[in-house]
Amino acid sequence: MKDVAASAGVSLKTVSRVVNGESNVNDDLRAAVLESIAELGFRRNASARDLRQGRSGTVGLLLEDVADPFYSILSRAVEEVAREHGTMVFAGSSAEDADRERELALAFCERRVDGLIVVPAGTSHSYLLPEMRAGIPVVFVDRPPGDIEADMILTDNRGGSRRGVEHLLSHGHRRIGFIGDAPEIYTAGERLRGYREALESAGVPYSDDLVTQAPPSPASTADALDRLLDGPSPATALLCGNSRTTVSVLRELARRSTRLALVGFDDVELGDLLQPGLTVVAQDPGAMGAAAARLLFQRIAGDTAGPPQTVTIGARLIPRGSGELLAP
Amino acid sequence: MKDVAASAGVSLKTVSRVVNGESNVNDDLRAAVLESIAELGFRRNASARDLRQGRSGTVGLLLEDVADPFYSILSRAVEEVAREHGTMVFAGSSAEDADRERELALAFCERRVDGLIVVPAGTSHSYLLPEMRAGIPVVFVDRPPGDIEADMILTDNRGGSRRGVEHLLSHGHRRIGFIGDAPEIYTAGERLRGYREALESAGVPYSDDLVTQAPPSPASTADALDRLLDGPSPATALLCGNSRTTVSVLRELARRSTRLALVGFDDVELGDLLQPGLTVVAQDPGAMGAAAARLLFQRIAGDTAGPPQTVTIGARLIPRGSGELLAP
DNA sequence: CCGTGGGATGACAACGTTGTCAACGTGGTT
DNA sequence: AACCACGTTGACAACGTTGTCATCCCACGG
Repeated sequence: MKDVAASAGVSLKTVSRVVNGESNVNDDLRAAVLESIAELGFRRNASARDLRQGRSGTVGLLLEDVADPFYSILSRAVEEVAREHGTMVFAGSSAEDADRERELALAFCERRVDGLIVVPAGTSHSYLLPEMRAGIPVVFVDRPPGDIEADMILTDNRGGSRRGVEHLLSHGHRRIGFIGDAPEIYTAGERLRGYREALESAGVPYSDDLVTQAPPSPASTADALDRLLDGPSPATALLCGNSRTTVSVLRELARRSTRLALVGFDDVELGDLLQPGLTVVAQDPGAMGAAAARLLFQRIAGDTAGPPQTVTIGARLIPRGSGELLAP
Repeated sequence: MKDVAASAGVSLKTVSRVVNGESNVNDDLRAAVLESIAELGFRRNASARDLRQGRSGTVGLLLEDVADPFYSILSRAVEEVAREHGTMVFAGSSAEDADRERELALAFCERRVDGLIVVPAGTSHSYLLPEMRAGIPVVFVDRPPGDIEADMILTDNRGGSRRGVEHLLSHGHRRIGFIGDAPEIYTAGERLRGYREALESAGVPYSDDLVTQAPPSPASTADALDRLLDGPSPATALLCGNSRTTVSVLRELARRSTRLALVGFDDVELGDLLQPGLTVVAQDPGAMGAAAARLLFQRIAGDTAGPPQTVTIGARLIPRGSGELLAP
């Protein structure tokens, strides 16, 4: 910038004004400055600007895994909203590891992000309190934070799960299994709760025998299916608590050439092309990302008065065939 | 940092040394400084550090769409390599729009990223020349840049396509269709070339009637299928030039309840669960991202002597059923 | 005893930008 | 003619950090 000023024969400050599009600059000078800028290939240094202004035009996005379709769609939605605000996005994958989450979050803070969107991996987030007090707004998505109060964007997991089970009940099923993630995970708990509620409302007794709670893996899913199907009175329908489990179940069912009424939680690409089509309770990751980003920018803009907000986004049942198989 | 220094009764510089883990600091002082840091909740300001050091510990990643599985896997691979180098990743989606690509790339440069990984959307990239001369290394992925020479990581599109067609030929097919993306797109051209080569090598005449080149959309794909299947001597097999087309074709075939030997370019989640399983020529986006990031960090580390490199990554044929249907 | 070397510590400048404020010139008003 | 208002321009400091260099102290060897 110094060089541009010298080349255009004006002061540093005038170049700064031109670069920032301020209006009160003589047209001739502006033209001269712009010419020098083009000639020298000048580009403003954002570090210096950030340092001076105290904000960075940057937000941090902390996910479990950028490569997971659910999060990558969420991520894109955040990016779009950020773009509207002239802001860039740092994205990082916590890989479901609390230490890594913390490390990334603090690295983002060190970069003085204007705000943080976090899909919590760990169970404690009080480490963010100093940063929040220092003025970095944080919005949590998908799961509530561990031990602090903050803005959240959640899916209506309980309602969605309940709707899925009601759907199966309405097709005559009474022995409905549930295979969900480990009970520590918030969404897994909520989905199980929805499952129980639906059964209770229908007067169908709940049975532990029909429920598995474990981190999803092909092996554990196969075991769970064994338990569900190989007993004296096997399950006739199944609600899968997440998409990884759904996929494992589909593979396992294909291997056994067994049919089972099936509703998956989370949509899956090509679900409509399977035979039968896969009925799912679909979350809306795009809506979640957009809502999180909107709330975050609202906070960044200074709307920090109110108490923490919780926004709940509905989950939609999409019937495609597998959930409509009738009970024998 | 000033506050920490005051609180610990040492100079600014000593705090800086402690924060940066330099060894030549008295243990007592170090302890005092660390205590003050914890007490005050101090966090180093990366903007100031970047400004002073002239590097940012940041790279920019410019993709077509973060939400696309191909790119999101690539993105995650880049993130992992960057992490090994203590570097954060800015990711941006160009949405296949050259202006937006340019805008994002220059915004990254303004942030003084240490390097740039670009999946080219536009056809001209000379706008990056000043930045590259200014010392920002750039690696292109998936497609070559428009009008400059630079490092590239490419898939062996031609070879992969060729292998796919050879696979269909070996199952007795002679009327093999090809539906690919618009010919301006580099990968589309290469894949068509591979298709032609395979036919030529087998002595099967090439016919324009069997080839469609257009941006993928359900409508254009349906049209293309009409042309392929409704003539006097219909195609018995098909190579799809990209996954969006593959999915459209699958939907269309399901609607018509037609069977056709099918090989798709690019893997598709759940391809193994379809009936028949979907045979594909799979790229390896993870390997591409990792290779791009490795090359980039090599350049960042100063290995800037040699000429631009091109790394080609193989594409693997994965038979799952749809490509093994025999010709009638 | 002095001199020398080396490790610890701090003072200071510099990175590139922008906010503040003062200076300047112009044109209009009293 | 004197004055004021206002728009344009520039000098300068400051943002928070780190590299450079000087200083200080201690231990050790001559």
